[in-house]
Amino acid sequence: MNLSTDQLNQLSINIDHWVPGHSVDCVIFGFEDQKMKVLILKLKGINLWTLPGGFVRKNQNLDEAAISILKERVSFQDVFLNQFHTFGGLDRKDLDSLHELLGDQNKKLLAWLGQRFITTCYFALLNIKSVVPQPDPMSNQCKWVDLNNLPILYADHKEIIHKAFSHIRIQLNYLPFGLSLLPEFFTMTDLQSLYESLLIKKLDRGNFQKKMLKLGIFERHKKKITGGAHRAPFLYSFNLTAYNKLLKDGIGFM
Amino acid sequence: MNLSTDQLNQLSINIDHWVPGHSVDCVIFGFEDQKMKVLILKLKGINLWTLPGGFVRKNQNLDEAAISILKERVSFQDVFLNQFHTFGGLDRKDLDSLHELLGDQNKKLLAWLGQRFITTCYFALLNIKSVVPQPDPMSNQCKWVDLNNLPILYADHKEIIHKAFSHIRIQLNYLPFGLSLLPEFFTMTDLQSLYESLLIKKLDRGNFQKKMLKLGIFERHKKKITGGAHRAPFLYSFNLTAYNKLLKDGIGFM
DNA sequence: TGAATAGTGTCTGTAAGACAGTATGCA
DNA sequence: TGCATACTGTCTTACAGACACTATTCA
Repeated sequence: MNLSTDQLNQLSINIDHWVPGHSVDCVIFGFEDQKMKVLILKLKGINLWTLPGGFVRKNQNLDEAAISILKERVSFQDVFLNQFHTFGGLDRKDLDSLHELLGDQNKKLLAWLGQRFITTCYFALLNIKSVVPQPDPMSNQCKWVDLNNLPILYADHKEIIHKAFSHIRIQLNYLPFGLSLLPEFFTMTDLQSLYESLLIKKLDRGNFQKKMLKLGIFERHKKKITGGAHRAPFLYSFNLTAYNKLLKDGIGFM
Repeated sequence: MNLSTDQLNQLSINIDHWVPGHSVDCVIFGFEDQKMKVLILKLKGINLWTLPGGFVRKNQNLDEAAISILKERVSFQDVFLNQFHTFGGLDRKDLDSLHELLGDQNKKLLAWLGQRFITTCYFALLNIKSVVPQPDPMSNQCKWVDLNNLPILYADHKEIIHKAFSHIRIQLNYLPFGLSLLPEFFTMTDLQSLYESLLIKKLDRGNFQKKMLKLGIFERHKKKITGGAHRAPFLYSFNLTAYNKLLKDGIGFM
């Protein structure tokens, strides 16, 4: 048993306030070092990672449950959040890990957490630099990992992440991912890297810049002070009004 | 009470095999008379319509539950089926209608059906001509209605239908809706009407035909024998191999 | 023959993609 | 000065959209 007695008691009290059999998981995406990242938690004392997740209070709807999770892990600020899929397979649990985590004493809790769970999943897009992730009571680490280099994850959580990413790719033209994933000021090269990560292909630098600027959704600022031995790029930010207006009908990209 | 005693008894037995608090609803789309249609059921003795839906057996995953519903209502054949959203609001029930439908005698059944339900929704695309819809035990009619002319629907079912339609529109380029919604042989005008219904805008006839044919996913057959006082159009069918290959990366339409 | 719809072609403006040339910051 | 990256422009090809012309079918 890897949780403290206090933590176990707290959980036992809470389960009476939760809807049984239904959970919510969040795939929180960020963008750093030119790569897409996902936020995951490491279960206490077990070499197994999970998605940030939680349960649904009896007086709470699903969106509110997802928002709670975001609040607790990254103190929810400027986060784009969307439901994308509900997983309801019969095999989506790992009783051995639950035993290791909770011990064998608390039968009620074990039974509750070990029941069949249907989980509704959300994806979130946020700027890594603006948050400090916090582990939950069952975990002792909470960190960003490269989407293409995931560790071993609990039950079907890896599948959930991949499904989330494919949803993002299909909805690309309707999502404010530039705004959500990049810092306020960014270079065209930053934006191009982001597009390349999502589209999984290289784009022509010149044509990318031309096309983007023609959209009329950017504001150009002073040049970046670089440390690199090369010309300093301009910094840009989004013109929110123009951006949102364009997104409504979908931005036709690439 | 509008259900027979037999039907009530049958329901009471079944609820022990179902996952409590979770249902599955299907928005089944068809295309007829140049319009998008949705299949709905009329509750017995109440002037209220519902989506085809059902519950999840304890030994069944969500996809299987959706397939069961399709099997029972339209004997599932060549149906394209996709999960699109899970609705979990606190206000998604209508106790008055349940009382009217079930009577006040069977407390256990009333309590079960009146509990908070989270419902996972699927949309289906099928060719209206190839199915004969069947009502379920709680309904006495099952018919296609115009998407833009819906009657009064149970709880949030109207919202569910609109959400389904907006999902289809966003995923347009990745869905085999031409194949699923049209009969095997169709004219370019049929296909154009379908696109216009989904895009909610008129398209130029000449340009549409040019673009479609260039995709190389059609096979042209003999001319249609029309009754109309005009030139007879060609009939087309999809070349499945080419169509599926194109769909994988998304068909860039309009 | 005329009305209605089908099939195909033409023209123009714009966008995409390949790629070249110039600019700038720093070692 | 040379290197690395940024910025901008040119050229070609392809496609979208507007629209016109011809072809059928049947009343």
